[in-house]
Amino acid sequence: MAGPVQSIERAAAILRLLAGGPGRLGLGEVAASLGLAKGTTHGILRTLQSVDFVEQDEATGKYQLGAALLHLGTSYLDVNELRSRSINWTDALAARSGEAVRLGVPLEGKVLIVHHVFRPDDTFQTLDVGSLLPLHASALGKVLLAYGAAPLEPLVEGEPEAYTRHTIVSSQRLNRALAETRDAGWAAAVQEMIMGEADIAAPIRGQGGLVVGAVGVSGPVERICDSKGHPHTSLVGLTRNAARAISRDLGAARW
Amino acid sequence: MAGPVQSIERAAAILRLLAGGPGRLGLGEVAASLGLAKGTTHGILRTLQSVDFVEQDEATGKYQLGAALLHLGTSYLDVNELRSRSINWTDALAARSGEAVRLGVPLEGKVLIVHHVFRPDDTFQTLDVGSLLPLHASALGKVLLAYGAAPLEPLVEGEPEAYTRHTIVSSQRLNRALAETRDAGWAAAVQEMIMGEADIAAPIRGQGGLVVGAVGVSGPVERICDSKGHPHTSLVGLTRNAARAISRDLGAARW
DNA sequence: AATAGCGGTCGGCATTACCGAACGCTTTGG
DNA sequence: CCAAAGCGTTCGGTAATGCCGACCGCTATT
Repeated sequence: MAGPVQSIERAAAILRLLAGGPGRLGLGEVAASLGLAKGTTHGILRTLQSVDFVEQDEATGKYQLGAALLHLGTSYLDVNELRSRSINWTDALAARSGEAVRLGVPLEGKVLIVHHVFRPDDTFQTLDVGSLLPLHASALGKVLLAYGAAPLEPLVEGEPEAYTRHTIVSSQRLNRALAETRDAGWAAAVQEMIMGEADIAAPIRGQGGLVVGAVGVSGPVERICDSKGHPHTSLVGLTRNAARAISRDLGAARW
Repeated sequence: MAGPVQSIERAAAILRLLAGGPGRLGLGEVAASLGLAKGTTHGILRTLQSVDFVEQDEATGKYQLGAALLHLGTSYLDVNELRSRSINWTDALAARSGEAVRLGVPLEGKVLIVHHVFRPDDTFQTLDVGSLLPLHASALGKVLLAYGAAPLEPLVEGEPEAYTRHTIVSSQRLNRALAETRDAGWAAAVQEMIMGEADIAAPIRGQGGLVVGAVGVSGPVERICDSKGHPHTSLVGLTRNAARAISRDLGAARW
């Protein structure tokens, strides 16, 4: 097994860094963050600039992500089989549940939203496609963790971030929640990431039965949960049915 | 001027190839398309896979774009100053004109849509953000060409593609259209890309007065144009005003 | 059952990209 | 107003780096 190409790894690290940071970064900051020499970093950035993966602000000389990435990102959506197969089912789930539907896959210790159907009523909503959710504070993430689609280790080693007072931060409680998820076949997160918001999710399996993603509904806690703070069983049923339908479409015969 | 990093250039070429093709590509096809040895191509692909820029289909071994690109693409939108400064103006333009509004920047001999406001009525529309339009068959593209924001040479050398019978394919007629655009300060494309569709666009200038993008309205030809096939002057006025407002926001003092 | 085509691997060579110091330039502080 | 620190950028030497092409095992064809 030959080694990976370092310059590409470094280029990818730079792009991730630019995506993670708030906005533009200077050459020095990039070099320092990755522990590289300024000259090396400059060469990589110049190359990335020549292929439109990064842009440089004329005035300040700082670097930011480039336009070519936007086209690559939407091209990814076009070829993503999980997304294309699920569109019919997610539309139906949104219509029947009356809630927003989101589809997530694991990426770099987070949940990447690859599809988002707005809640049928016409309230203002922002498109979540392309955003990253935390694994431990979302129903989508818990499902991916529970079924091994996303690695658990990084979370139990470093203390996970507490977004609200309901966020699960102890690895003991997290493990219990994941066991319950495996037991029940679905997960919920009630005000664990944003106060007032809740979501329910169920696993999607591909060929061979491996969990490759998760689908779920999300919305204000008073719509998702009953008076005791438990998710409505009807929403849970609709979500699980949608997840099973998508799995079947993907070729997961029984499950 | 030191040379750019070849492995990164090649990696970018592979990603562009995967984005351009219909879907998955095999290792051999990629290697042949780029004129590289299979071993070299495999090394790059393996590296891109390790950073989630490409994924490999377990069953067939073919490669496709990876999930990380989606997040990078949306992160680009978040930091794009042209887009963020124009949002208020494009919303207003859509509301006043009653038509869909799109914002484009040049990318690789095409127009990349970086923002899209749906037509206010609730007809079904697909989000164009991230798509590429041809320079010579869209109003957005003609504006970018006319003001030097996109290079003209590749188009006049190779015969441009004819999408409909109204598409401008002769470089003579294209040059005349661009001269008229510069003269008038706006451009239109009526059924030049898709029969029944038309759009109007005007240039957006950044600091220093250079054209950095274009904004325009688009829709069915019977809504955009009058009975003689000319764009409604009211829509032209609204579009040019919006473009001027965005330019001012970007720091283009007078123009 | 034979074979052509696929993705993947491995070793040797030389090209490759890395590093660190030096250069203008702008911006900050005195 | 000048000094000086910080920025992005350039440049040459070096050895480590990734490239190449032949080889392997497998699948799917004929």
